[in-house]
Amino acid sequence: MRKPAPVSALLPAMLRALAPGARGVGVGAGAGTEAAGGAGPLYRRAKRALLQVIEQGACAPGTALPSETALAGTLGVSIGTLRRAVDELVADHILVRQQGRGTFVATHDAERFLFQFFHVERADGHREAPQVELLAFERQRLDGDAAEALEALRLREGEHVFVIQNRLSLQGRPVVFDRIVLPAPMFRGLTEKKLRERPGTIYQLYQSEFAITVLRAAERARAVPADRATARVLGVVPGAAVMQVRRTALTFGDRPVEYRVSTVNTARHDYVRMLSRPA
Amino acid sequence: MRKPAPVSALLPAMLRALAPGARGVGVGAGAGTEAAGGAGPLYRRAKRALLQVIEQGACAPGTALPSETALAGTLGVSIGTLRRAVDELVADHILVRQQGRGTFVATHDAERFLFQFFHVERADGHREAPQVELLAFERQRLDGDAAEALEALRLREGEHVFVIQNRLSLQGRPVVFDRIVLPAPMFRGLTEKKLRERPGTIYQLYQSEFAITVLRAAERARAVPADRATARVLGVVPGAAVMQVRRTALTFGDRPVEYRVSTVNTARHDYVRMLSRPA
DNA sequence: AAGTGGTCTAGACCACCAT
DNA sequence: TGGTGGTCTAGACCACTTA
Repeated sequence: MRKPAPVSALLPAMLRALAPGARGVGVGAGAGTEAAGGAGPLYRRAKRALLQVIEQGACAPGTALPSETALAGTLGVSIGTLRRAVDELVADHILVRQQGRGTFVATHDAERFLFQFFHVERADGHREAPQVELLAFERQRLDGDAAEALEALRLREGEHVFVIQNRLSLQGRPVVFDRIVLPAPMFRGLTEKKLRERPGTIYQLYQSEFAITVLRAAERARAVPADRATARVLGVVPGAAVMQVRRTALTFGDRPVEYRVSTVNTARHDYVRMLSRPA
Repeated sequence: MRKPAPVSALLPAMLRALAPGARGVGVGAGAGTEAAGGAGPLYRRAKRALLQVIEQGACAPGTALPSETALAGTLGVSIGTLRRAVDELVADHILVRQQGRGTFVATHDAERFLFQFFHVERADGHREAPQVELLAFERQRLDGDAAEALEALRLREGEHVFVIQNRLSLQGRPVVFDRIVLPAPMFRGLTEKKLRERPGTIYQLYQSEFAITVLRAAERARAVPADRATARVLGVVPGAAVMQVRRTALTFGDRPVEYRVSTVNTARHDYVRMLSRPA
């Protein structure tokens, strides 16, 4: 299903440099309590080392990591400890394990997009990938009006952003109107053409073109009457009750990378979330 | 912070009865592949054994479990394996570990209620425990009109349910109108008096009075115009855009225990969720 | 058959909490 | 001081994938 993918040759060297304490530090009688080298338990330091390598793009999404035995050796920790570090990265959706094949840096396939983040379902539970239509794309300066975007992206007034407007349809009916704000410096070289021609989801585009991985998001939702512009895009009467979801997407270190306002026509569809994890 | 809490004396015996395979079965050369006794890895069988004991109420919420060493001995597995089983139960919010004190069956404190499930925040991010007002309480038969509740609770038409209506206010302003449907047989003995006099959240009441633990919930949200009744309760004009959240709460084995329709006035407040877990 | 992740064990030591 | 959970190790074997 998935290409084996090559292993970066410099990765071991980078890891060795990040190794938690030049061998045998934090093990048994660690220096004092925890004021010594890094901080916290060994498996967490190992996790941080791996994270840094991944963040810095030393291994692109989809790439296979070295085997657990090799990683443990390079980092100077036991297999059990290394596995615990990887366990957490898997729980964070940053790595993916496949028995017999290896451990891979997670990618933004359509599945993940639909399930990890918000999704819109038909009232009867039917789920489907939306058809996307680019309505507008421009580069502009953030003005005071967009106070929300400004704060969410931690930008100052006047900084350059890309603004994208999309319409998402399910079974030919418009359901979601997305207005997306991206900090221009992080997405240098983004063009309308690239947006139109992207093969997968927009988060895959962020990842493949700009090495930006969206890890998590915070959302605030409210019900509002549709304004004229929204009503036109969604094909509802002005003033109709629609759902407005404001999302800030975050990458490594909780740095904000995208601010998005989604307006959803919930006449035939629901906005769905499962709380807490399944058994 | 928390009382030590006694340990049920019969617990070890119950566990021994559930022990995954009468000692030394699934270890090295297990009988065949997995068609033998239980199913799946040993730590999962250990987890199931613990779960059954907890479900059956052998140890009430807040109770301390026997020590990990003792549990491992009783179940006939190594400490590492036992710990892995407990790890998962902790991740599921069913157990809580406290270093130096012990492992406890989780309770529904106010914290958990506010954070694990939905929450409503003021637009500026301020969070606060709501003031609850009981508007109605009755026992009735489910009729065909309530098709949603019927399906969610997997009941047949004509079965008895309790219907509760609550109004939640923040800083004196009504914000949420809850209509709650409970299967009467599961909540035998529920009275208006108990509802009014409960000290904590309603989920704490379920737990303390009826031994029902809500583990997770599925939600579907939409924007709707407020009907007259809702408008009156929330103090908005009829037809105003409000958010309607339909939630099914589940307990062990994904058995539905509550169906709830929350209508939220999102004029001053947002409905908030963090997606994916924090770093 | 060789390599990878997945499970299980057994034991040592640490950090924390109660007494 | 003694008990609890938390971390770490080292090695054995299993299940799966690929060639």
